[in-house]
Amino acid sequence: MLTTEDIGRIIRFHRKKAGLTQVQLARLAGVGKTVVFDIENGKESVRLDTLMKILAALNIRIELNSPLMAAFHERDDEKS
Amino acid sequence: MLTTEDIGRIIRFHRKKAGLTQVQLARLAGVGKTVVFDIENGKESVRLDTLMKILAALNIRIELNSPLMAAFHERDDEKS
DNA sequence: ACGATATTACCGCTTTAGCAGTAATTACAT
DNA sequence: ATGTAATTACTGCTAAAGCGGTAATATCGT
Repeated sequence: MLTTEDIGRIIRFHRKKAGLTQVQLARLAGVGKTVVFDIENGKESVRLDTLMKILAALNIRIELNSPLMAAFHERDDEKS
Repeated sequence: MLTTEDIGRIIRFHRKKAGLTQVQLARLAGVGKTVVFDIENGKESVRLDTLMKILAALNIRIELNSPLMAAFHERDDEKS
């Protein structure tokens, strides 16, 4: 299971690889510096849109997975 | 890119497959019924922990992916 | 069509996330 | 060791997330 601490570590890793400080990343993502710090430290009660802005700024994509996801995507195919 | 609307659709699909109503899922996940409705309808400003409780209740796992994730996991290996 | 169940909408209320500003602490160069 | 930049910590404030309760729609089986 992916925890918020894992998410924080992943974001910090990507930020450093990108050569950004927390403040720079915050500006880039359009969020406050406080929440960048919070997320990197595994805060659970952050807002989803805030997290997604940061992930997008670092080119990290979210994926959901389960045994039912195949069936879900087949359902998408019907629409096309 | 995975949007919050996608997340909502995925959750609704899993909930129905599990034979649960929104209220039942809410109780199961330990959250309010309102937020289950909100998330299924793509609300962006939900809290991450709330979303994760619902995902856990439905056995859906979150994954983050990027070109740098391989390098990140190699870093984990050093610890073991 | 009817009744039962589920979903959606709206309501106050309480809690708190996010913010900028600032200060303190830590890390990292030279 | 000293100075510079980065991280962490704290604060007061505003906006809003989440909550249960209730009511209005919508959905579905029979």
